[in-house]
Amino acid sequence: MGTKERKARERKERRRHILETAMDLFLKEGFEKITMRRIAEKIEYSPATIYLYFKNKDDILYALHSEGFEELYKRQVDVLTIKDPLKRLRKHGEIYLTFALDKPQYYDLMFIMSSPGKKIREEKAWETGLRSYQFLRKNVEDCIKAGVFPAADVDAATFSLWAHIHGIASLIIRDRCLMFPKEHLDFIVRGAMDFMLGNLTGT
Amino acid sequence: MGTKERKARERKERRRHILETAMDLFLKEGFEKITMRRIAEKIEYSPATIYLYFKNKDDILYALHSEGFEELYKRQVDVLTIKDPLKRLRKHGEIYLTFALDKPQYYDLMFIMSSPGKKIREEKAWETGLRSYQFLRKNVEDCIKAGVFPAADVDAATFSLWAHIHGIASLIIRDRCLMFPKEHLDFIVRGAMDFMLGNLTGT
Amino acid sequence: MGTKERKARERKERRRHILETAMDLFLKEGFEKITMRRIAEKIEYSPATIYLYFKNKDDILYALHSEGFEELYKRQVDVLTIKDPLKRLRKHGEIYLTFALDKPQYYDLMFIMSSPGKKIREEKAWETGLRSYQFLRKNVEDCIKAGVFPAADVDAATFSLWAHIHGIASLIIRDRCLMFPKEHLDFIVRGAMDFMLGNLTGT
Amino acid sequence: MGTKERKARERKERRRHILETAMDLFLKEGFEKITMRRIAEKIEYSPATIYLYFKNKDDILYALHSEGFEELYKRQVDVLTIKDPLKRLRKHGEIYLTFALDKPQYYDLMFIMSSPGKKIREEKAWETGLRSYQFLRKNVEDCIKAGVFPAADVDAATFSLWAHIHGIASLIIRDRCLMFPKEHLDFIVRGAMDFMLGNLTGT
DNA sequence: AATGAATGAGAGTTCATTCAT
DNA sequence: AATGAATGAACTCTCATTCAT
Repeated sequence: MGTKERKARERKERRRHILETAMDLFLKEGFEKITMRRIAEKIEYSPATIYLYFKNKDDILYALHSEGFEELYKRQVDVLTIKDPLKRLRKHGEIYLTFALDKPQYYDLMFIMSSPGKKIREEKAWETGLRSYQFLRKNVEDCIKAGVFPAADVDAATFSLWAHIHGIASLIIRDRCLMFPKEHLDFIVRGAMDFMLGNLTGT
Repeated sequence: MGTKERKARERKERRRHILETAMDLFLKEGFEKITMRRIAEKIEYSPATIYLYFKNKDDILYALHSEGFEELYKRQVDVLTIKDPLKRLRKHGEIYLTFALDKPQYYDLMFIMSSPGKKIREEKAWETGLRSYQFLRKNVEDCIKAGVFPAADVDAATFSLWAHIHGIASLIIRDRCLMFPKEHLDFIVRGAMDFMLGNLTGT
Repeated sequence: MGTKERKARERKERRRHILETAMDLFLKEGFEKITMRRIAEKIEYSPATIYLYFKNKDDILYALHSEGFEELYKRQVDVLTIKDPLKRLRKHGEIYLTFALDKPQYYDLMFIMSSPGKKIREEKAWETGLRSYQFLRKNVEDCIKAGVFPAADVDAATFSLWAHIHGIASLIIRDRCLMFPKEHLDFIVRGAMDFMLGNLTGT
Repeated sequence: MGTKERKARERKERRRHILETAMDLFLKEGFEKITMRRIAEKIEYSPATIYLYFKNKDDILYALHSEGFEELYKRQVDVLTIKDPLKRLRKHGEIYLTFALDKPQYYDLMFIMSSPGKKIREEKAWETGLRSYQFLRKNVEDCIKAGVFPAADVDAATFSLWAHIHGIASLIIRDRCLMFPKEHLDFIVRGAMDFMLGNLTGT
């Protein structure tokens, strides 16, 4: 009769609602402000209710964490439409940075925050992360094979490129670029990306 | 009569003592272990006493923050013995990374942590930071002048180099490189630094 | 039509099922692990369902309490096969102690625990208990009549014997004998029982 | 000037106050009602304040526990004025039972309650208990040496006597004697003690 | 007959901070 | 100059229970 389905759907919606509220809190007030009480208040539930949808706080964090990696990977994959490996790599970087600046809370949780919660630390937390890494690595490999980079250890190169963009993203997200006026920052960031790839290709 | 001076001096000494204790705690046990009570215990004062020397916790954090930048700058300056700008830049990178991995808590506080305490956020917090940035920028400028870099916007280049190393440091400090075995990581990091700079020399 | 009867029977069966699950939990994990939620989980019902069969938690505890007395009495009755009153009394003691150490949770609930739940406190809770007491009392009476004990008030004697064994059982169950190594304890317990009866009979 | 001493004394008084409040709560409302919050309320302090006097809840329990044993031992020692070992033993029993019924909460904590709090479980918790046990054991030994008991293992005899009185005390304290009217109970208890010891003298 | 959803009350504990002395 | 005493506000989490469906 569909009432089962409806209930299940509603349940999922509430779960989402909690998750979104948590993320919102996180975004607006910072990590240490995500508390079960606060989430409950915002959502106008009692704290106990949240435990009907998540085992504990860790669980919420873990869910957000996973969502982030899912979203990032989904965006990464789009890059495959580009055949030329170097252009693909450039696009790759843009997509990564866009994600980071678009969803800074997610990015923070995924790549900056001192892994909050055991679950993220212990479980297959980076299986998802690795998938993204491998995907980038493959792109770098293609570049090397195509001879657009000087021969280099694939992992070193991949790490270097990742670190570069991560550096940019995390300096911005964690407010270490406030000395640059907004528009100048955009220019600098773009320039930095060109600088990196330009050097590599010798252009 | 000098008693005024003596008193002032003693006061400073006690302030230092508190700060050093806080730092020690910070370095040995991490950021979230710095609590007023804990500092007080270690120093064998009462918690209330600390407030005679520091307005609040923020104030202590801010002092630590400044110390960090002092230390970093002191290390950076050593680089000046090297005349060749590119070699100097390379050394610069090494020194920066060494500092970061040597004193990860400081580095964390200075460059990663969500600026803890209003004071750091609001005040002339980055004047000290800027000094370090300018120092690096000068080095980059020298390189460009010497023609070892392709012409590039100085700020973009500086930022790029900084971001690259910061990316490496922060990924390591915040445990996002656990998938690489320790020795492999060392190799990769070195590789990444060569990857970035190596190409600049055309070698 | 019998459907009424069938329904009633099914209801009883479900009640039993709940009770058995609660008992199981109780026996395997101890008193404080009996929570409505946990019972519900094990039985694969919802917590709310349990309230269709039991008014509240008290009610369940009370039922367990009664079961315990049922079981104890059943064991006591076995003693009747022994004709000699003193030997019967000795056996009685053994049976009681065996029950206590065999099913410590039951024993605890029945004789040690601060009567959990009003119902046990208020209702005819000890009617069942009294039956066991009377049964022992009868045995003691037979001993006195047979002259194997010095004449004594029957109730005082019964209470004395009961208290003696209860003391042994409860000291063990509540971990007040940990200073004796396991084997030594066995020896001491046996010795204590002999000491009691030996004194009485002057042997 | 004595202000130090005054402060120290006041501190001790407050500690005592907390302890007494806890015990009172325990006495009047049962063990599970001793909560930090409730103690705080009753004493008109904030919960946090209690932590200035006790490390945690365990600590309070442990303090009460120790006090109980101190008090019991103090009472036991009084028995030494009696030279005749059997009479001394009899007195010993009376003193023990009086303590138990006089301070049922303490007795409960010491000998009945499922050892609450790790500290009691782990630490030298029964060193104090053992002292009392040894003291009784010595009395029993004297009796055996004096030939007033049939030869028996000292530990078995000691345990038997202890268990007997503990049985009486704990059945009363935990409300398992409600079926006897108050006065009758007194009579029975006295009778039970005579029953146990009376026979030893052969009278 | 069964349950999904929700909750109020409460647990122990820790923190930065204040203030009278 | 120093501190003993105190606290309000948080924190995460669990429980027995109710009620509309």
